[in-house]
Amino acid sequence: MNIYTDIHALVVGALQRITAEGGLPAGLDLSNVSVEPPRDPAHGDMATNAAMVLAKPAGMKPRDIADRLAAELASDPRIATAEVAGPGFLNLRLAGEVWAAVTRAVLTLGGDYGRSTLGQGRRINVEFVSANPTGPLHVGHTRGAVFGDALASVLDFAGFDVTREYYINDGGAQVDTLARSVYLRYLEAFGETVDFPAGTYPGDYLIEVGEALKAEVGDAYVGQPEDVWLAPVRDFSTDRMMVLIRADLASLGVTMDRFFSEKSLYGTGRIEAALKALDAKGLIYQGVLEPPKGKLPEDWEPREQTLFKSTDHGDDVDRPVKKSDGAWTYFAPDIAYHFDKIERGYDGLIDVFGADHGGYVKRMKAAVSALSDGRVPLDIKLTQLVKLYKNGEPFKMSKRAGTFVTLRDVVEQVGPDVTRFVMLTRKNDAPLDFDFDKVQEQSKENPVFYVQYAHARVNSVLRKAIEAGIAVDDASLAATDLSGMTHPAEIAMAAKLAEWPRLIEIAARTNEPHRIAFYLYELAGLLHALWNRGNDESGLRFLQEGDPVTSQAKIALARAVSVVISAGLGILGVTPVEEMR
RNA sequence: GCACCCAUAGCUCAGCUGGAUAGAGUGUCGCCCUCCGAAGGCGAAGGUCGUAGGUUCGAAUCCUACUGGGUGCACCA
Repeated sequence: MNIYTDIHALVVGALQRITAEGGLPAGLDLSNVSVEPPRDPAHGDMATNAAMVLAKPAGMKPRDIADRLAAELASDPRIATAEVAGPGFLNLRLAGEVWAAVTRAVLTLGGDYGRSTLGQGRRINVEFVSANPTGPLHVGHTRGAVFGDALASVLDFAGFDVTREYYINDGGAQVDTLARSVYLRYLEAFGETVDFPAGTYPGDYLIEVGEALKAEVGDAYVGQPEDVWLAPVRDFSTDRMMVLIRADLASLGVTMDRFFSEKSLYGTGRIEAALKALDAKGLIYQGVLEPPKGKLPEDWEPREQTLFKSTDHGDDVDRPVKKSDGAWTYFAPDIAYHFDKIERGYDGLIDVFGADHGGYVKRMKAAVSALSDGRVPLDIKLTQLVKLYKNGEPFKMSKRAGTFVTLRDVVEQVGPDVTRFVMLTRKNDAPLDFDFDKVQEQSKENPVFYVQYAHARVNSVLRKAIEAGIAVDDASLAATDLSGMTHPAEIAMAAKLAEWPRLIEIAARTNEPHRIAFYLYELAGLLHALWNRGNDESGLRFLQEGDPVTSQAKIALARAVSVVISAGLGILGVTPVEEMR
C-alpha cells in the first residue's frame, strides 16, 4: 500500500474524467502531475500541482482547473477537503480513515510494508569495495562497503533483482609487490633478517602469511630466483588476502554474491574480445595523445599507443588501452570486466568508487555506453572521505606510525550496527566525520541511539501491555478500532508512516540509501515527541490505565512505527535493539 | 590549465523527477522536569541557500559565467 500512488491515481483519473466531459482539452500530458506531502502541515496532508502544470498547455487559468478538480475529487471518500491555495495548488486533507488504513497496512504487511514494484524485477549489478587484495580493508573501504550494501538492499526492497559484486584487482603489478613482500616475510620466518625496500608492503599483517607459506611449502623457495616463486607466492598471497577481506566484510555483515577476478580476464581472450567489440564500432585506433595542459609530466614524450575513442561517448580525451610496450593498461581489463557484466544481461550497472577515483567516471561510462550501444545505464557513486575523530580531536592515520585504522578496528570498537548507521548519516558525496566517542553517545544528537531508542521504547510499551493482559500481537492490533486516532501528533506519525513507501522509491531512484537513515531519524523524532506529550497529557500515553481498548489503538500506532523502524534498519543492515542497556 | 564533487542558520548537515513562509541537530536565550524509560521537555531568536545572470507560472534544486574548498589528471592498479 502506497497512499501517494493511490491518490496520484485518483487525481489522474479525475483529470481524465474531466477531459472526457470536455472540461479540459484532450491529449494533455499528465506525466508532470505530482502528489506530494506539503512542507507546511497547515497546507493539508497532500498537495497536487495539477492545475499549475496543465494551465499553460490547456490554455486555462490554474484556478479554474483547480476548482473543477477539487469538485471531482471531493466525491471520493478518502478526500476530506480539497482547497485551492497559493498559485494554484490543490491542497488535500485526507479522511481519518486513511490514516487508520495506513496503520493497519503496516501491521498486516509487517516488514514488507513499503516494498515496491518500481524495479519490476529488472536486474541491477552493484559493484562495490573492490579493494586491491593487498591488505586488510580500512575505513575508506568501510564506507564504500556499507554504502554499496545498503544501496543494494534498497534496490532489492524496491523490486530490483540485485547482484552484489566485488572486483578483485589481482591482475596487476600491485599483487606482484604483495608477493615480494610476502616472500620477505617468508624468509623472515626462517630466521633471516630482512628489510623492506620502498615499494613493498611492510605491514605486520603479512607476517602470518609468510609463516603460512613456510608451513605450506617448507624451504622450497629459499634462495630461489624470483621467476621460480613469484607466480605461486602471488596466488597464495592473494588467496590469503581475499580470505582476510571476506572476513572483514563478514564482520560488517556484508556478503557478496560474486567475486570477479581480474586475472581471469587475462589469457582467456576476454580482454581481446572486449576491445574487438569496440574496434568493430570503429572506436579503437593507433594514435598519439596531446600532452596535458598545465604542468607537464617530466618524462613526457609523445608515444604512439592503442587508444579507445572515448570522446565519442562523452569523455574529455581518448584513453590508452595498451602501453607503448604492447601490454594492456589497467583500463583494458576494466573495459573487459564491464563488457562481461553487460553480456551477463544486466539492465543496469552501478559502480561504487572512492572519491579519489572520480577521474575514471567518464571513461567507464564511455566504455559501457559504447559496448552496450547506450542500452545499459551505468551509475557511478563516489563515496567521500571519512575523517576520524576521537574525543573531538582529529585522529590521523599513518601506516608508519601504526595508527592505520582498519575496518576491523572500527567494528571491534563500536560494533557493526553503529558503524553502518553512522556511515549512512551523510550523503555519499559529502565528507563524513566519524568520532569514535560521539557515535557511542546516548543522546539526541546521535542518530543511531535516537532511532534505536525509539524502537526500544515501543518494545517497552509492548512488554508493559502484555503484563497488563492486553493483546498486542500484530494481528490483534491490526483488527482494533482506530477511529479514536485523531490527535494531530498521532496523525502526523501515521502520515509519516504513509511516506515510507514513497521514500523507498525516491531512495531507489536516486541510489541514495542515506535518505532512509534520515527518514528513520525523523520518524523516531515523532515517536519521541508523542511520548513526551504523553508526559503532560495522560490521554496521549500509549498505555491507558484500565482501558485496554483505547490502549490497543494507541499501541497499534506505536507498534506500526517500530515495524517501519525495524524494516528500515534492516535495509541499512542494522539490527534493531529490543532494549537499551 | 582541464575534468569531476562540494558551497544552505554561529557550527555539523538534510532538503523529494523544479513547488507555497527553506528544515533538523548542536550552540545561544527564556521557561519547565514528583508523571508509560527526563541517557531531558516546551518555546524564541538566528538565512541576500557562495556571487552575478538566464530558463520557468514558480529555482536551494535546471543552464551559463565567476569566487572559494576538495579530488583526480598520458604507458602507475
